[in-house]
Amino acid sequence: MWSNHIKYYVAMRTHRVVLQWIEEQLSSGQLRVGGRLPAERTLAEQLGVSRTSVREAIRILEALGVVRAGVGSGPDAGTVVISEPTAALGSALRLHVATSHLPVADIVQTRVLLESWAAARALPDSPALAEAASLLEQMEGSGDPEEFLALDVRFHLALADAAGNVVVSAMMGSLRESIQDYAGRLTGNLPDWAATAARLRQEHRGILAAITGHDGAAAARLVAEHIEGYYAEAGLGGSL
Amino acid sequence: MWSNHIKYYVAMRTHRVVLQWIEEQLSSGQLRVGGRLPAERTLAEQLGVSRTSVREAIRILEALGVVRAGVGSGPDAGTVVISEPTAALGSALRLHVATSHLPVADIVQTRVLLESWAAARALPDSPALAEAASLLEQMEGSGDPEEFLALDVRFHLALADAAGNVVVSAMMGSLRESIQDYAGRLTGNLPDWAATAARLRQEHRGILAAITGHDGAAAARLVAEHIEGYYAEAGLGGSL
DNA sequence: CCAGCACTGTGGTCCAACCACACTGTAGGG
DNA sequence: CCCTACAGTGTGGTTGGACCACAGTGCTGG
Repeated sequence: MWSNHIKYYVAMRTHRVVLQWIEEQLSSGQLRVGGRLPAERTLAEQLGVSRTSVREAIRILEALGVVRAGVGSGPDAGTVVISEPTAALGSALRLHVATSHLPVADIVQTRVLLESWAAARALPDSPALAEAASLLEQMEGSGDPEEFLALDVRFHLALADAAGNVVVSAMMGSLRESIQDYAGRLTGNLPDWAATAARLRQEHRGILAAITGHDGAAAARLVAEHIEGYYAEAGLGGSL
Repeated sequence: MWSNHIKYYVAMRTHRVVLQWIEEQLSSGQLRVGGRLPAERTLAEQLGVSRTSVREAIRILEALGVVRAGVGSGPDAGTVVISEPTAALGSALRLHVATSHLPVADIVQTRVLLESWAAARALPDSPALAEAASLLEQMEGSGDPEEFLALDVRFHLALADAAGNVVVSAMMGSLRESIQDYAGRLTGNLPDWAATAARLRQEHRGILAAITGHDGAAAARLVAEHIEGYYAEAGLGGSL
């Protein structure tokens, strides 16, 4: 056991020490969202490691959406604790898609799963639905595919938020983000963008109506058809 | 637009250059899982950045489960491309749980959602189910809570794998990993571990039987009850 | 024949210095 | 008296160089 104990420390790369310290500060509540980490140089001295190692740890936390580093002085400066799981999960998924080890079809399928659930569980009086309705109006006058898709993303995220499960919302957002480029390229496959956009708008209204009408089952079905229909039309078809 | 163009490059921290280069190599297929990155010093020279920046990028990719760095020589040395999304998502979720921005109740609820779906969709002739059955046998003779829980994790992961959606499997695993410590602490709340373990074993057998008996709906229901029942008994109760 | 050792190339760590940035306080002119 | 301009200070960002531990490779001497 002694050797294990030693090995435990020996095997731990230096930046892990920093990560562990910060995670413990977070768990114990000494460090909260909005709080600031000690300055890199200070932290390095406190933990008895080099600034390089501190920076590597901070880079990791930044990639995981846990902190944000800002130069200069003032309120936006320094390394401050944030909480943006979506960005972290999104870039991780995107990279793994790039390695061809996460099929796009599986991502779409998972998205259907999460969104159907969210639609079925959405609270009809959630403020997120008001935002969704507002986004629908903006989409009415949007002819540019890029702008339309951006609004579409926010609409679907609003629906997910209406279910009140932040984990589902975060995963939904990250799935969407990871295939955003992919979805954008798909618009080129569409024979008639204006017609497709019109159909999507109509389906959006139907989904929202089902939710506000307390018909969760119908909302879930409509969402699933909505997503699968789009990808089928745009060319992912066979692999669904 | 000129200023935007400039700003684009100016605002990009150096390690981002490296990340972008590597991601492009992955997307274009020049770098595949199992392949090796150029040595840090070489890459630094190629991209015209310092080795420090290269290392920061590699640290991020390591945290995201995209690469693994090994010292020394030989096949296990160097920085090699892997694909372990589960580890990445798991640590990200764990950290965000630590910041109290991801409620454990939401994680459990999401886990129920994903596992129910997987149980309903599991292919009865999947090899993963054979492993699940083998794990069940090992759990029969396991009296130690820690060992039991470790096998339990693998059992549930095997069930998820049987559905054939790697994204769902990865998310399942990461959810489980993010609350592993939490679940371990919960065993202390149980009045009678032996009785609980016996019940869990029985429920596991029921779930597996439902899947192999082509009754996906029943399997999904049993899984949901299984998970929710455990957390309810162990003390998360009210928040579910 | 092979045991042992020097060599080589890998990541791991640290240090010292410099830069860009953004706010703060002060000194100077109006 | 105000307010402009500037030096000061503390933050992260980046670099080059140095040294270490590690694990194969290949030579060298017994």
